[in-house]
Amino acid sequence: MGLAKTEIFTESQNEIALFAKAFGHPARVAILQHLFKVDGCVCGDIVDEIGLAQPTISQHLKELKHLGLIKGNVEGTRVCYCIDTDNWSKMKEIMTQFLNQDISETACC
Amino acid sequence: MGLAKTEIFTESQNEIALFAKAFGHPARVAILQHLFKVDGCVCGDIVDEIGLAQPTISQHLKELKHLGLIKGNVEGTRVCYCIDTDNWSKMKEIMTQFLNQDISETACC
DNA sequence: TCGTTTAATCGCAATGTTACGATTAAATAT
DNA sequence: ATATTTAATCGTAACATTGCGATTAAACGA
Repeated sequence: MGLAKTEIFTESQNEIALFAKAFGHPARVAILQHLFKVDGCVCGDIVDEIGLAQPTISQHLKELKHLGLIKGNVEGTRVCYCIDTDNWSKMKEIMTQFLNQDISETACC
Repeated sequence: MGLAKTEIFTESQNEIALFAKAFGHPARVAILQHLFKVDGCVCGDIVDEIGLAQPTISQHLKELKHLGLIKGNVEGTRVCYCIDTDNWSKMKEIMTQFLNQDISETACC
């Protein structure tokens, strides 16, 4: 049918999937890396930085904002975006825990 | 147009996005968690473990295998799956580095 | 050999994602 | 007030993902 059956999975599994989805597009990866690199807030020049049209970038920013990974402040005619460090930390904790699962011995049969 | 413009992003950005995509569905998260939990190889009972139809699980396994995160060994009429620990470690390194970007001070404007 | 078991593949319907031109909205500048 | 700048939203086309019934393929057992 095309829609993920989220109801049969745990809260945690769905949360991991949602965060992962946010990183599942190179444009969003690039936007986040840019926000980190600038080390503060970026006012307006994100469209020039990434090579996509303005509405496209706006859509990606909306998704990241909706997930709480970035914040946007209106500054005159521009909007300044930055990483939401609190939420980023929480997300990092969840994802790191998932990635750090480990195996004692993995001799596949 | 509906297809990601991978050509305008770096190799690294695309790689992060590809791995993240793999975790972008709760079924694949659940499959991986199960393989870790069992701590070895799982022969056949993945479909019973997750609540999805056999062709659907097979498709998810195919994606994970294609990315190199799991291995599958034919064992009679069954197929045994397990985590590919070498590739998992490499992926973990890449994803951890992305998640661990940090900011000195993040007073948003 | 023939049925049984198990997983992969095919085909398709429903839904989601990506991208962007056109437009709108909001703040500023003249 | 009007023009300008900048970002959000709308609408839509192209493509991708998800899910599963039906079928096929491969190995095993009787």
